[in-house]
Amino acid sequence: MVTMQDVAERAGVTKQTVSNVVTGRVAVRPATEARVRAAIAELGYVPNLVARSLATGSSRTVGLFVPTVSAPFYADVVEEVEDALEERGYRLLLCTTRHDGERARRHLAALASRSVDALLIAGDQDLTGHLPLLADARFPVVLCAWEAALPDGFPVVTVDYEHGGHLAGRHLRELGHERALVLASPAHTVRAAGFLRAFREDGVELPADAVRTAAEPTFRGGLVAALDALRARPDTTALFATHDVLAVAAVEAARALGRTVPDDLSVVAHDDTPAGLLSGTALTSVVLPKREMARRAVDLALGAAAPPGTRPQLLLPSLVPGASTARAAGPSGA
Amino acid sequence: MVTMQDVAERAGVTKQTVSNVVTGRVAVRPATEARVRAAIAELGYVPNLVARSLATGSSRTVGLFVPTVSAPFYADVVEEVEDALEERGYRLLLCTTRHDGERARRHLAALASRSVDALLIAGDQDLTGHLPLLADARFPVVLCAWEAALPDGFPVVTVDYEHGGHLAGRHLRELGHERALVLASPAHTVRAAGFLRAFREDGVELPADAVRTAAEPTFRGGLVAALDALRARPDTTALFATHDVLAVAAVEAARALGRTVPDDLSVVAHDDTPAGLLSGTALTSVVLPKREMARRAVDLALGAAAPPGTRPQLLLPSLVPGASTARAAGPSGA
DNA sequence: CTGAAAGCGCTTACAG
DNA sequence: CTGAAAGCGCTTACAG
Repeated sequence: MVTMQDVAERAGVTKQTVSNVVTGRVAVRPATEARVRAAIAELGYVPNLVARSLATGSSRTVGLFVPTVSAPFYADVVEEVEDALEERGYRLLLCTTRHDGERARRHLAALASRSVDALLIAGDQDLTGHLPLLADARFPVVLCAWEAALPDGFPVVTVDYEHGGHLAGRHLRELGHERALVLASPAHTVRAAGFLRAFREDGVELPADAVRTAAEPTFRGGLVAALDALRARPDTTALFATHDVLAVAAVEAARALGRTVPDDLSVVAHDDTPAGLLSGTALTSVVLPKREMARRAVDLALGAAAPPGTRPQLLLPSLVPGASTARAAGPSGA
Repeated sequence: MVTMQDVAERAGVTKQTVSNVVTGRVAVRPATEARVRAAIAELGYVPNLVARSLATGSSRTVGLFVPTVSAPFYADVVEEVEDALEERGYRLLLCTTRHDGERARRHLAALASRSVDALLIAGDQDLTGHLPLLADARFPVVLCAWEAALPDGFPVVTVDYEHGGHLAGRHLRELGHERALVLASPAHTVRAAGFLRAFREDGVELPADAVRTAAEPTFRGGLVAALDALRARPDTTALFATHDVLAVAAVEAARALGRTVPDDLSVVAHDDTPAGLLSGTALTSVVLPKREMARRAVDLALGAAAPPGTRPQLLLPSLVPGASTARAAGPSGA
């Protein structure tokens, strides 16, 4: 492997001068610089980042924890984070936790050796118990896409999930719906609460069992829960699915019961990534600002942003209308 | 930050001895080891991997290129590779190319600095043109999930895609199907060829236009192509989709045309990851040994496996029967 | 089994 | 603007 020393000898200077040319930190006389650059090209020199890391203390690498990469939401988050990092000249060390706290802990230990300049953690399910371990990490830790209780002591940039649910509820209220269901994942209580609030603010108090929790956040789990719910309350005209997969399941359930979306049932999805990909109808959906979230989290982690403070950054989701919602048919009770 | 030197002073030994304890490379007297371990615990020492990398020349990190992480197939590949790496104590540096050769080239340059012990490249679309750049990489490069022409000079562990197509064809032939279509992605010519061969071997020559290429490998692209194909050849009784999303689209197209799967149309998918996730019916599918592929690729890359040789390793896919295929109705032409 | 020395390839002040 | 020196934190032979 050709080193800085080799280049220096070739160019008739000190390796120090080569360093100055490569880093651009100190100005070098044009003639010297030209000689150095020529030598670099001739020798095919490429700097050793490991050596640089040891000297500077920065590896230009950032770790990212996500529960999985198989869920469309997290797949998008990973790519957004990667983009944000690349723009800043950083590389991405990916760790999936697979909803396994122990696995997360192991990953953490592996990163503890300062081989990373910062750590981003997306999704709250698995790490919450291990957060104290992060307190004495030797690099900044930033949390994002955090729906559960926001922990103290860490910078957080996440989405106002309550607001997202509220948007879904308001949309359906504006279309005149009164009998609505929420098809929820166990972890999505905040979104569901926002939805209920929209109805309540409007004078419509949905019954406690309007929120149906799928046993598991899969298509099958959603299908079972949706069939169940729609059979138990056949007069339901609208449904809010807190998760993309659940929304697809809800549409399928309606279909299986002979109902048409949106004519007989309006469906609002939450961050409906695969809808455009895997379903015929574009779903009306709450959309999360994933790119913005990734960018802010990266800026925060790399110290390019304003000092953390303790206040979490809450980004606002928006509602994107699709073909899965329509005005409620006829007056209530008809 | 506490260093090996700090531990050494605390334990009353040389940092050399601490190193011996930490790496376990050289035996240390039990009493000494105990003192060292105690000092490590008291000080909370954790070795600096960057320094170790510089000294040893190994960063215990492997790069992985995939086109995207949003496609279920590659999401699975990423997680399988991550698992294989973790078992061997390596970390994963993820680079998505997004079907962009230029982006791939930039990533490559960023890794050229020996900060990685090996590079795995999954998926062939984007890198093919830049493969020569890899020839003088200073780390082993292993290709996997490579369907296009296998390049010389690189170890490859991939799947016998032709065999996968053949399995799909044989399955449908055994069910008595004679009029079949292939719904293909542009890049999936090998799978399609295997399918045609199965019919041909059986004396059934499918017409040239039996292979319909979707304009884009998305749900919408598949839907358009499938509707088109099924309208043009209404007597079709079976369909092989070379891509998971296309299979879901084909089912949807059949439905839209008033046909039932599998009664009026048998559908075989290829590596149907999201079927269980996002569709009601479990699709009959060619399944790829992703885990095995990941493991072999990692072993090869890390030199834990037999020397590369030039012969590509071809793993065999299998056919997993689901609910989307059935015996062809009546005699041919009925 | 333990210690003194050199080295991995770079950067960072600090003189000239 | 350029060069000599020290140091980043570890490992690797090599003596004792």
